[in-house]
Amino acid sequence: MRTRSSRGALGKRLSSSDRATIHDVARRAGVSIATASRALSGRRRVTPDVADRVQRAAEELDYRPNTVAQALRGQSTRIVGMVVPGIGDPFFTQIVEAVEHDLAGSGRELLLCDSRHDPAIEARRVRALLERQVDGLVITPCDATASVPAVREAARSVPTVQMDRYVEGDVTDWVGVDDESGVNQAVAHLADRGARRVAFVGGAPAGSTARVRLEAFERAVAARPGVTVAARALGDFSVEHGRRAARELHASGDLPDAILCGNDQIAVGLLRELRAAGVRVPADVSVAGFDDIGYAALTDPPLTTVRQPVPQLATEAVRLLTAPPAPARPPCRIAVSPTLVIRASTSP
Amino acid sequence: MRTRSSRGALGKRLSSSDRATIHDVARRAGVSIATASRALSGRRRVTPDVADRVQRAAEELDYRPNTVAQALRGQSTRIVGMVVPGIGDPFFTQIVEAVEHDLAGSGRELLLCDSRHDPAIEARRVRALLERQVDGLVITPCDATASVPAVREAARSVPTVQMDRYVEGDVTDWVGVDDESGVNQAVAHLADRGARRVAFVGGAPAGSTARVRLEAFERAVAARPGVTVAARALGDFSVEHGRRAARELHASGDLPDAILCGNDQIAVGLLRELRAAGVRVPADVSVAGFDDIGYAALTDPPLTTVRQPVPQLATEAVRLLTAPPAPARPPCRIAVSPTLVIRASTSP
DNA sequence: TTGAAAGCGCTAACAC
DNA sequence: GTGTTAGCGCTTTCAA
Repeated sequence: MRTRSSRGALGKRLSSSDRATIHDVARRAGVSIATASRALSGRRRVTPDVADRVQRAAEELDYRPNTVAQALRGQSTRIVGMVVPGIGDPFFTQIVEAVEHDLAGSGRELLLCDSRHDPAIEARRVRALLERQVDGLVITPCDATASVPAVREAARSVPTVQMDRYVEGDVTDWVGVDDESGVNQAVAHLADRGARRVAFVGGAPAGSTARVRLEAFERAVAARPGVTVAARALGDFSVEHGRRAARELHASGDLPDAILCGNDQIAVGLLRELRAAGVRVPADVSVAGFDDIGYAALTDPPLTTVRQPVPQLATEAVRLLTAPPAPARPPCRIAVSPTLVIRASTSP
Repeated sequence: MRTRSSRGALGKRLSSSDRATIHDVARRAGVSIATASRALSGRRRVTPDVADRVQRAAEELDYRPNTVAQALRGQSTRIVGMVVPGIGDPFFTQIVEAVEHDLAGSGRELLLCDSRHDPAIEARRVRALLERQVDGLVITPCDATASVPAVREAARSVPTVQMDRYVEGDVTDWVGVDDESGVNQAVAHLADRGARRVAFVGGAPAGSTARVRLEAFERAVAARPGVTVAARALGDFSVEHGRRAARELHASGDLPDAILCGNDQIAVGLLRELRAAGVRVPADVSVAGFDDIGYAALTDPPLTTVRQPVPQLATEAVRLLTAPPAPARPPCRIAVSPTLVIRASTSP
């Protein structure tokens, strides 16, 4: 009468959540729990007759393995943790969706955390995930420097891959797009359409993508004779920042020929505000974004943008998480090439 | 030499993920593991001096409790499972974000699953969550009838709350908005603005919200003399469905005065396509949505819509999950009143 | 092939 | 107030 279930067998079942354990299955099948375990897992040969009996007993009792116990015993939870700066950002949403899908395909689950763009919260969430013995961690560190300790700590105890953004130093594997290439394609496109004075509205360079895209922008413009930087507006990767930048640009009375945005959220806000101000896109000014979130095709005019191959990024990340932990293998960086999607916001 | 950590103490530490256990802390502090546990948890009085020593030992060893072991022992994982039809849908994204936030506030984590609008996948995900001994489950069942078994199974073994959609029968608690009220407000508003012929573009009534909103629409129109149903287009809650409906409506050459959409995604697609076809909103036709997702304020024209108080819904859901399991308390239904947000898509 | 038993890391009786 | 000990449910030696 040791287990909760045998209490149930006495007719004193306290609640329906009193589930059958492997003990119950073994008893019912008339074998030891070891044999029951072997039969159920199929990882070891068992007499066919015995296997059948165990199988049937399990079904009759509606047996469900307790994965918590399996995890404690087997040192693997089959849970992967994920920390993103903001679940609500459509780009991160896409990534979360893709990672969850890939994990589900291999019987793993996703423990999702939102750091709310705050390194302190992020550090706490990472710690909580580690205490939960996650098998791996996917993180988009919100700050290139302030997030270093959290990422380091994660990497010390569990396979960790940074996605999209990364922290300073070669701390862990990283998967993302080649921002330089993406920005280059966008600037080349804008220049080809005749833009001479190009503005950049992006994120403040606390996160790596914000910085890298800005720098790539500067280089891309500098590399093109006749093209100059009309303005830079740095804030966060939000719709609101886009709106603000649009108002300022418009108020300055000196619109550039084209505006490249650090991400689509910014571009969406910018487009909205430009329209409200009566500025015509692309006639008066061309606008391009970065990410290709779902809504990019729905703005008016539809947004030209640099598409991130999200499913591929997710697959690479999950693959790295599972990769054989080659002893002291140096961190790798996988930069997938993005493609420019040309829509009406940059062409008549 | 029983624990992995004592292996480490022998200098044979195999990997840095060889974490200190409570045994190590106890040994270092010179107390028993029970005392260490008590000191660390603070749930029982301990001599101040001893408490200090344990605390220090824990810090020095960088001790982290193993929550898997705590869960196995304590019958609580502090993990809540969540299953939604589609992570990518902005409305569900908002809900996930809000639930995650509320859970984090009470030291719990969110195990997120996407059923991809498929009852079979949904059932598998629910089962996986139950095997993981989640403390509770929040689910938006994709189908009012096909999802019944999965929801029932969940409810049998763990506190479960349905959010937004629900299945037939009083199976579990439910939290959502009062769809009837929301649709009524929208129809009243459209009628007030002079609409006589009103169309409905919504979801096929497999999910509960789709059905309820459609029925509420029929009733609301019927209750208003002079107002009639111009058309019904039922599909899924997607942008694409909205686009398709707009094309059909336009091709029919007989536009209604106003269109109420089953959700904002549909409305966004509809607005896009109407604009492409040269139909003016709201001059030629008014359009209203449901949910008030972030982009509703960013469409052109901005979308009038029924706002769901997402943070409140999430808070209620989390509260119900934690509510004392009054024995055989009948399931409750919490229907929060939504508010109509009037924007330019229905008024000049 | 099968069973007995150890033990994953932790908490809570139960003694002292 | 502190230590000893019995498990939580499972998998995997190690013997038989």
